[in-house]
Amino acid sequence: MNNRGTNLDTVRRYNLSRILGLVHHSGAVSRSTLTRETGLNRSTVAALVGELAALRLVVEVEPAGVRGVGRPSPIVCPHPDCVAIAVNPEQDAITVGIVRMHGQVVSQVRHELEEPLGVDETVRVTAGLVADLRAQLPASAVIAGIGAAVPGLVRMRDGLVRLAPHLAWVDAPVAMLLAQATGLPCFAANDASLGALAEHIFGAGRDVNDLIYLNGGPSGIGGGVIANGMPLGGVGGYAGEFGHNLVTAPDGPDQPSAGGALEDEVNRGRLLELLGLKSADPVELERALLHSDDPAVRREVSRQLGILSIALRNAINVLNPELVVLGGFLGSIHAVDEELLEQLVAGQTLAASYEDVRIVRATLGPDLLLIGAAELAFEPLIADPARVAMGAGA
Amino acid sequence: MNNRGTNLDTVRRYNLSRILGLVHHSGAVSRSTLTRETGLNRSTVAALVGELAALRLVVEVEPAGVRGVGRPSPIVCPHPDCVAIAVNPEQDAITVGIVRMHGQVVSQVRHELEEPLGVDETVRVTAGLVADLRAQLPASAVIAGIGAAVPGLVRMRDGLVRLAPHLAWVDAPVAMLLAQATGLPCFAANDASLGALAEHIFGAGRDVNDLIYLNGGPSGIGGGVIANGMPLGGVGGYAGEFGHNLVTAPDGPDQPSAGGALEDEVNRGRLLELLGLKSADPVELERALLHSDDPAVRREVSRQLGILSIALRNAINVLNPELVVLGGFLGSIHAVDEELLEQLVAGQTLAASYEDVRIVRATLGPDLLLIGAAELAFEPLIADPARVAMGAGA
DNA sequence: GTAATATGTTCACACATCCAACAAATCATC
DNA sequence: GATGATTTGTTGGATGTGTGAACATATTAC
Repeated sequence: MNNRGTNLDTVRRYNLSRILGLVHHSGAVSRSTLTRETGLNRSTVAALVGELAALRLVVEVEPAGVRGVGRPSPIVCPHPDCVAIAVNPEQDAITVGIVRMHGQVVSQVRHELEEPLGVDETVRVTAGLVADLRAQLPASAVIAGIGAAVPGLVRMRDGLVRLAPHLAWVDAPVAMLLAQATGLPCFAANDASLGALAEHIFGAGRDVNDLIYLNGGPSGIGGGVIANGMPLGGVGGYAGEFGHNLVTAPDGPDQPSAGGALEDEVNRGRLLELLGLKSADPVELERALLHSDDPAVRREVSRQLGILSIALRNAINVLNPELVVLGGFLGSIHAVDEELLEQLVAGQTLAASYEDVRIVRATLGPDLLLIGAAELAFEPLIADPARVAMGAGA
Repeated sequence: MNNRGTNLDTVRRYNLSRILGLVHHSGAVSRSTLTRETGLNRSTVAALVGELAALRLVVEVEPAGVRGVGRPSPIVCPHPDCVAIAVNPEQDAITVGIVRMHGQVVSQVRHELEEPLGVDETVRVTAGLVADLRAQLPASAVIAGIGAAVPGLVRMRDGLVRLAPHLAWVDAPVAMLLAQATGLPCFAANDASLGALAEHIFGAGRDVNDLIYLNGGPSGIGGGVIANGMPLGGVGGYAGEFGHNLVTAPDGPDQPSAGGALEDEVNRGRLLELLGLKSADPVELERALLHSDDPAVRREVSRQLGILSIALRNAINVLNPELVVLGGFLGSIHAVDEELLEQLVAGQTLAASYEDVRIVRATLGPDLLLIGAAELAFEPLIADPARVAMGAGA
């Protein structure tokens, strides 16, 4: 039944979870800090940390730097052999990585593709890559599981990909197939939702409980929402599809109104075209944008920021976030003219909602999706360390 | 410190909370059902219910109806003397009510106004009404506190009304002033957000963890969101302001695109005008709408449903709710042509998001806001029955 | 009536956290 | 460089929670 936090056993599990969660979040915490943060007794923390160490989830190391009077407290770190495997199938490549707790990507392989693969082929290739990576791990390693960041609508409950247009997948049970192929617990979710989660835990949105993440990728605009400190998935887990929202700039002197989906109006292709670029490299695009003095380019950037501000207006009114995190080329066009977007948003949102919100760009860089995907696998482990680690070990 | 669910004391408090929460939600539960639902032991439930009864929060009554073999289990009900006071200041009246747990409005007074009052006057009048109502209560009554549903942007943290245009309030500390005037703990929130909460707990959204509530009132469109089974407030608590979203119908043969805020386009005034009505009575409006065969009225209803469908499209894409609840005149125009809205939304949202969502009208009727406001006061009591009830009693 | 069933009641028990006392390791001071 | 102050680790007993088995009780089924 649903006995959560009811009996003594559950208390212990919950406390284990809290401590492992703090270690995961901080990367390295002294036992005395854990005592302070959890409010638990010194002796209790010692026992719990001992149990986590016995499960090979954390290690205690001698305090290195000197930090004040009193007996030095041992530093608790994620166990280097406790990892998750992150998978990111894309149009042009499959990336698989090994990720430690605290979002540390230890190693990764990128398997380039001529053309997007079907689900079965993708699973076959991925399973091979996973096997290669597992061979590098010590036999005693604890593998929390596999998390997949998929560019499409993913039913989080069971990791069924309902629709991934750029992979041409429909109702593809990736999580189930991956689990069969590897024997590991598998989870899948939308890539942008996982980006939001990663930025929330380790990136620009640390300690922010209400944020919107918007990512501009080659194939469109994806997004994710963190509300009340938790990922907002919705019933199916499809939440965060900002790209398909209908937005229209209000009529202006030189900007006639035109309605369309956000990702049709705010679009990387239009920028590349005006810049005369063929490459899809995000770094190159940003450099070109920042250095261009072509008025047509500036005008297009302003137009796109204008449309984006409408989408943000609506999202901010509804969600009242503390932070908007922009990733991909949205971060780039924001960087071209930071003040413009601020002003546009300020002019449209309710004063009370606006005064709390900051707009920043994503900070996690290229590892973002692997970190987010790994989070999927770590989440159940952290929620109940003792139960999961028992079944997981290698 | 943040010791939540860590030690033994917290376990008991949490279990008390769960049981009181179930009683609040169900209205009347047998002890054996509580045992099943909580997963706790019979003896534990007996002890916990006994403690709640001693705090005068619940009463145990003899099982009336016969329900099967075995020894009958006592029925646990909310204590009739445990109440919250709900306040709803509006443009034309101040309503104050006494509400029991399980959303039972016991009594209410409506104080009509010539013109909207300022904050201080409102608090003075309200305090008087509260005093009158308290006089009707037995001396032993437990008053959880006062909850206020305010038509405006309310900072939930401290119950500061940032902006209530129709009351002409700016930065009005209602909760604080009411607390001073009555000596009771006071809370305030946006009216539509509380409507969403009430519909979630007791109305159309029972057992639905992800829903959107949209209310069409005389002064505009308000809304609220429940996500992950919790009210989505955002940082400040201003979330749910769907009314100010910019929406545009896509260009169509007979419907040229026009951008505007949702509440300007979908508007009760336009309907009243076409119907030739002056009254603002919701029941009368609905009857007129349903019986009118004026093509201009039908056209306007269709137009408003079209615009509403855009707003819903965007909201559904972002929030992937299980349910959309329509209150006020939005429920009325929906009732005129249920299929149209369904079709429009179906045509615009992603298939995966659409298949989970149902659109229904609100079910709680006129008591909605009082029930929602009372919830504000009950919430802390239910979260920690022992602590709050000790300090609250009269 | 008697058996079966489900639940209330009682009390010994298990066990997670707390607490107090002591030990250990660092810093500050003379 | 020794001493005291401070902080934290360690240990073993105290506290109080939920559990579970045995018994009592009230209803239904036959």
